[in-house]
Amino acid sequence: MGRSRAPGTAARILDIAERLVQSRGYNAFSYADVAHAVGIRKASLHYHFATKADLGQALVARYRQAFLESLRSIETRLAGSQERLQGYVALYGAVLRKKRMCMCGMLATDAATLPRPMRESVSGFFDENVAWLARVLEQGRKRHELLFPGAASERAAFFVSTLEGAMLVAHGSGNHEYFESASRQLLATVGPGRSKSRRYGARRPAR
Amino acid sequence: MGRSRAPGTAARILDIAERLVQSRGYNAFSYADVAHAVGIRKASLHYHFATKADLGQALVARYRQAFLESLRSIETRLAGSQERLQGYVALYGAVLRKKRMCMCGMLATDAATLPRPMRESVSGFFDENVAWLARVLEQGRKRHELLFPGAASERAAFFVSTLEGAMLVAHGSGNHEYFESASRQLLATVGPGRSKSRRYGARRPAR
DNA sequence: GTCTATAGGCAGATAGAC
DNA sequence: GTCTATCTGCCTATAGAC
Repeated sequence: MGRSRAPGTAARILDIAERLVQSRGYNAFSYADVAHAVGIRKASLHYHFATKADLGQALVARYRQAFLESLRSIETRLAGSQERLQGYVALYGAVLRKKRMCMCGMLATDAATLPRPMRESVSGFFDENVAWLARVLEQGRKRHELLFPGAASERAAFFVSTLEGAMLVAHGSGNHEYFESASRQLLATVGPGRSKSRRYGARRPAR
Repeated sequence: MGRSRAPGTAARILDIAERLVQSRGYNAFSYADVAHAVGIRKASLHYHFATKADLGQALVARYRQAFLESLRSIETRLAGSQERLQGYVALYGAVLRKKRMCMCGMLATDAATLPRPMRESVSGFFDENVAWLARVLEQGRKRHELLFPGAASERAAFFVSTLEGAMLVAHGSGNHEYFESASRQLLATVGPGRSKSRRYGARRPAR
């Protein structure tokens, strides 16, 4: 596979650059920033990633792959449809808690200035997420663990939109309550609920 | 008021810069870009806006004010709660159709690199939107034109999150269907609906 | 693989003439 | 108000020594 040994300089570069992209955006980080944080010189970065565009592509490709692995992990660890959706939402929450945005949400605003392969990877990320969610949603509905009208793929796109947006607003305003609140309401839209009232606002104290 | 005369150079600068920020982001536009589009030299821009931060602040202040005026216009033109919410959604749709993002959604991703006054204006924008929506939602519920559980302010934040996110994903992927679909489903969450099915997927052919 | 040195360009900003 | 000229600094990227 060609992936082994210690932390590996290339991987450390990707880790640092990932953090910078997710917190500042693609156009607001430089090779100088990365080099400083990694502890090598700017020029050495070019040995690992010839151009910034190459680094960017590697970044989003790795992110996409890691996210897919997280989705598989959710299906392995959690059997219930509600739990799987909660796990999905928690993925976003964990990113936000690190004071980061979803990398592809970040790159979505930078789309007009991105090299085409990166733009296509960003689209691919969203579509993959929708596809995974649509499967979970459809299966949940069949099993009567979830209840919602319309196509599962539409509801899946709704999930992605709401979570990306809640993260965006929470990140931009510094008010994470935007995210917590939106997550709860979002999950309530597919709950096999008593239809009205209840369901979110749950929030039992962790004991 | 100090505002009169023809198009005014300052206003033209703001128009150009606004378009650039909404399509490329704060860190991806330069005084050179603006100067070229306006038809004057870079140095002349500094006469109107001493620094890029000054220009940025003016940009978001004006955007915020214009948006508030649009909200007031909706209340003047439309009496029904459903119609007002549809009008609100249409505001976002119109921006997206111009291949732009909401300015404050754009700036939300750039937050970490923004001068503090700009960041605070971005927060203020979101909060203003939530406040306006909460009023419309609460009034609609009282009048039985809308039906939804929980606090109106929570549902208002949910609206903002979903619309910003749908716009973000649609912009980043070039697939506007993300936005159309999310809008329909969002409005359906407050419809005094027959509870299940129906309501979105409406889309009667324009005749 | 990492370094020093440097190229070439663009960024935001200023001085001063007109 | 707008111009030319210029400054300083950072950007991405390359050459070539170690």
